[in-house]
Amino acid sequence: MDTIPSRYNPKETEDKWYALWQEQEFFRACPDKAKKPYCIVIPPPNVTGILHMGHALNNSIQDILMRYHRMKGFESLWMPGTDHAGIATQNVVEKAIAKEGLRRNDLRREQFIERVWQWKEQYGSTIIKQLKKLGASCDWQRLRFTMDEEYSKAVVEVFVRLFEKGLIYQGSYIINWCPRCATALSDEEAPHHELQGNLYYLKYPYKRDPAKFVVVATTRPETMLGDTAVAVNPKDKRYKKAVGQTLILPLANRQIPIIADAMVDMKFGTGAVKVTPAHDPNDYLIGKKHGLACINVMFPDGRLNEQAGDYNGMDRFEAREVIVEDLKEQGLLEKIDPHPLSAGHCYRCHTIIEPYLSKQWFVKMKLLAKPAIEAVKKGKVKFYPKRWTKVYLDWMENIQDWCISRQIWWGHRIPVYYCNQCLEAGKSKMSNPKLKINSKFQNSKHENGIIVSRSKPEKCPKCGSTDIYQDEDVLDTWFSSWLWPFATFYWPFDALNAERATQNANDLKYFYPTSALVTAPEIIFFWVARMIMAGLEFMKEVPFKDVYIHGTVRDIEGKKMSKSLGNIIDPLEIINEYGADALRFSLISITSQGQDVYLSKDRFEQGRNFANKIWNASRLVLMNLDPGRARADLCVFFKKESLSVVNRWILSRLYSTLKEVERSFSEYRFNEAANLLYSFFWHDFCDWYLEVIKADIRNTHNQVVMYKVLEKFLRAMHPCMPFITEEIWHLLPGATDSIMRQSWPHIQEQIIDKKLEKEAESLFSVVTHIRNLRAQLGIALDQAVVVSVYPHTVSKRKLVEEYASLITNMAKLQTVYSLSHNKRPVRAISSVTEDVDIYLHSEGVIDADKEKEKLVLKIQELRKLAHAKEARLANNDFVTRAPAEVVAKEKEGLAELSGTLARLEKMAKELA
RNA sequence: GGGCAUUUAGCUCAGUUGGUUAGAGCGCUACACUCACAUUGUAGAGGCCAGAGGUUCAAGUCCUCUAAUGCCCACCA
Repeated sequence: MDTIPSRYNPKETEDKWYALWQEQEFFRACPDKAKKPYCIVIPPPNVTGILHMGHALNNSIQDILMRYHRMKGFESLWMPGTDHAGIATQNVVEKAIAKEGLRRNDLRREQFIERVWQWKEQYGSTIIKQLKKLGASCDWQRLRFTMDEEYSKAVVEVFVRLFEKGLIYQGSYIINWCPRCATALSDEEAPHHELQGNLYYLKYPYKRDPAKFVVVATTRPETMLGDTAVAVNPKDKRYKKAVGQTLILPLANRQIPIIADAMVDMKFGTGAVKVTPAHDPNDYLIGKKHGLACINVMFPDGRLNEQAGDYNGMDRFEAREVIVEDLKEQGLLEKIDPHPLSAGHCYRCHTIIEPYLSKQWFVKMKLLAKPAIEAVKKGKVKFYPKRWTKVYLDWMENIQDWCISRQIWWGHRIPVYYCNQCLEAGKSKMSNPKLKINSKFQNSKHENGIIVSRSKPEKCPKCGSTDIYQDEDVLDTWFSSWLWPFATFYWPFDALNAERATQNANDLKYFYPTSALVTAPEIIFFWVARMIMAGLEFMKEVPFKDVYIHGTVRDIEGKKMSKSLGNIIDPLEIINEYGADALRFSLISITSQGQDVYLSKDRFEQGRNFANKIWNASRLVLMNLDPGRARADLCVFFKKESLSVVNRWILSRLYSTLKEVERSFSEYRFNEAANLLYSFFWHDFCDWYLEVIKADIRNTHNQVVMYKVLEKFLRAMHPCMPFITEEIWHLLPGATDSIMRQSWPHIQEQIIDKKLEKEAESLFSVVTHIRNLRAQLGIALDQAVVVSVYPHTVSKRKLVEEYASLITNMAKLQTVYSLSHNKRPVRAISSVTEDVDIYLHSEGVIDADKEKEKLVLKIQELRKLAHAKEARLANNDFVTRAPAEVVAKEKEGLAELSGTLARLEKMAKELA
C-alpha cells in the first residue's frame, strides 16, 4: 500500500477509467420495464464549438444528475448530439475558405455545402472529445446531429404537417435583416442593444410653397429616399391644415403626401414622422393601412441600390453621412441632436440589423403557444428556479410569428417547390419569388404554383409540368433544434427499416417525456419554449418535466466570458492542470441555484485540494486495513451499542449528511450537496474521526467503520467526482466491477442520532478548548502538559472519563485529571465549555490579571445573551404566542447560560 | 418604458418554510513538516446582513419605499 503516491494525479487515472466505462458500455441505456426511466437530452453544442466554461458547468450538472440517477436504479439515458448551427457554422467555414482567397459565391452551393461537411468531419468531433474529457456519461452510440439524414426527415415532416395545418405561411414583411450574413433573422436572433446615435431633423418643403417645410425627425436619414409619406397625429393641431397636402421629398424630388395616423406620437421629435414602409416595421403598418408604395432603397448587403439615385452603391452608414451633408448644403437640415437609441444586432456577427422588406416563411405561433402555456401553468413542466416560469409565460403570451427562412446555404432546405408553369399561369410577374427589389406592396400567398412536399416532386401535381425548382432558402437552425427531445429517437421512423423503427419507437415511448432539461437562461425563448410547443404538437406530451436553468459563467469582474474579451478560462486547461474532478467539483460548489457564476482560476484549487484530501484520507484507511482482511470482514454489521461514541458519531454524521445530500439533489441544489459532502469528509471524517481513531486504528471496530464510511462516501461522491472515486474504489480490498455500477448509498435512518452527534461534539469541544489554551500560552506540541477538568453533569463526567485518552491524544497532553471538586487549581489557566471547566496547569507564572480580564470579557458577552433571553421570556407575548418548543428551547438556553455564567463568576472571584 | 435578479467577513459567495451566539472557501495573523495529506494541520482575528420605514412575540429571511449594480424584454421615428 505504500506504493500509493502522496499526491493524487488525475492524469494517470482519468482517461483510463473513461475508456473502461465506454468499453463496458456503462453509459448505454435501453428500455427496461423493471426500471424507471431517467432521461436528459443534451443541449446540442454547435458543431463548430469548442468547450467553454458554460459548457463545462452545463454538462457537469447533467452528468451529476445522470450518474446519480443511474446509481439510484433508474435506467438512465443521456442523449448526446451536436447542432448544425446554420449561420454560425456557415460563417466559420466562410472564414476558412477566405484564407484560400475564396468567397462563398465563388463556389456553387453544392460545393460550399461539401466544404461545410468536410469541415464538420474534421472539427465536428472536437467538442465531443472535450465532453468526454469532462467525464460526460452520454450514451455515445446514440450520438445525433441535426443534419443527419433521419433527423432531416423529422424537420421536413414537421414543416409539411404545420403547412398542411395552415400554420406555416409565406409573406412579405419587414424582418430583421443582417446585411453581413445576408439573411433574415428571427426577432430572437436580433437582440436590441443601446447605442449612441443622433436624431436628425430634416426639412421637407411643401409642393405649393417650397419656402415652407415640415420638419421630420429621424435616426436613419439614409432611408429617406424610400419615404412615401409623412405622417402626423390626427389630433395634432400644429398640422391640422397640413394633412392632405403634398411635400417634395428632397434629393429624390418625389411628391409625397402628408397623412394622418393615430400611431404617430405627438410628443416625439416634431410630431411629424417620415414614412418608409420598406425599411421600418411601423412605417410598414402605416403604409399598409394607407395604401402607400414600398420603395426598397437597399441591396441585401446594406448598400443603397439604384432606387437611391446618386447614392447607389454607397454603404448605408456612409450614405447617412453624405445625405446629411447634402441636405445641409441645401439648407434642409434643421439640426442634429444626440439621441440614444436601441437597435437590433445580429446575434452571430453583431452587425446592426436592417429592418428589411422581404418575402419569408413564417410559423403562426399563437395556436402552438396555447397548450404550451397551459402545460406550464398546470405544472407539467416546472422551472427551477421558479422565477423563469414568469419569463416564459410573458413571452409566450405575447408571442409573435416566427420567421423561419434563412438566406444561407448550410441548413435544412425548405421543402417547398415551385412550378414555373403554374406561377406563370397564375399571372405572377415574379420570375423569382424571393427578394423583390422595389416591388409594389404584396401580400399574396401564391397558392398557385407552390408545392409543399416531403420529397422532391417529379412533376407538378396540378399541371404536370416538370419545370420545378426548390425554394432556395434554408430553415432557421432552431426549427430543427425544437424537435430535439423526440427527433433524436429517429422520429418519425420513416427512414428506418421495420426492425429499427419498432426499436426506436419503443425507446421513444420509454424515455419520452424526458426527465429534466439543463440549460442557460439565454435560450429559454430560442429553444426551451419552442421544444415545449413542438413536443405538445407532435408528441401530444411535454418534452421534459423539469427545466433547470443555471447561471451564466462570468469572469471575476462580472463580464460574460467570451473569446473577444479575452477573459476566457479554458476548461481543458483546468482539466489538464487540476483534473476533471476538480473542475467539476469547483464549478458545482459555487453554483447556487440560478445565480451567475463568477470565476477566477484560483477557484479550482479548492476542487484540486479536495481531491487530494480524499486521496490521502483513503491512503490512510487503506494503509491501515489489515492486509488479510477480506471485503466480507469489512462489511460486518455491529450492534450500535457495541460501538464507541466516536464510531457511532461518524456513522450518524454520514447518514445525516447523505440524507441532506439526497434532498439537495432532488431540489437541484448542487452547491449545497457538494458543500455538505465536502464538509462532512474534510471536517468530520478527516479532522476528527480519523485523527481520533488513529491511536487505535487497527481495532476491528475502527477498521470496519472507517472502511464503511469511506466506501459509502466514495459512492455518494461519485456523481460529482467520477474519476477519483473510481480510482480509489479499485484500491479497496476485494474491489470488483466499477463504482459506476454500485447503488448510491442507502440511508440507514436508525443510525442517525442527533443527540449522540451533539454529545460527541461536546467532547471534541473540550479538546478544542484545551488546544486554545495551549496556543494562548504558546506551549509547543512536544511539551506534554497536564490538564484538569471538572464536568458539571454526571453524564459528561462519565463521557470525559471514558474518553480521557481521546482528550489526551487529541490535545497532546500528558494526562487529564477529572476533578471531584470545582475548586480552581493553583497555577492554571482556565476555560469553560457548556458544562466542563477546564484548567491547564502551567509551570510558569500565571498572569492573574490577564486571566481575569479574559474571564470578565467572557462574562460580559454571555450576560448580554442571557439578558436578551430573560427579556424574551419575560415577554408575555412571546411566551404565549411563540410555539412551545421555541419557548422551551429558549428556557433551556437560558438555564445553560446561567449555569455557565455562575461558574465563570465563581472563577473570577477565586482569582481576585 | 416594463420585468427580473443582486447588495451578508478584505475577496467570492451560502444562508430552505421567520425561531435568536449569522456560515463556507480563499485571503490574513500566530504556531507546527512525529510517516495520510504543506494541495496539510492547530488556534485565531474579521459582519449595525445596502439604506429607511412597516408587519410580527421574533426579521439577514416577509411587505413598502430608496439607492447602487447587472441581466432580460419593448416598434418612441
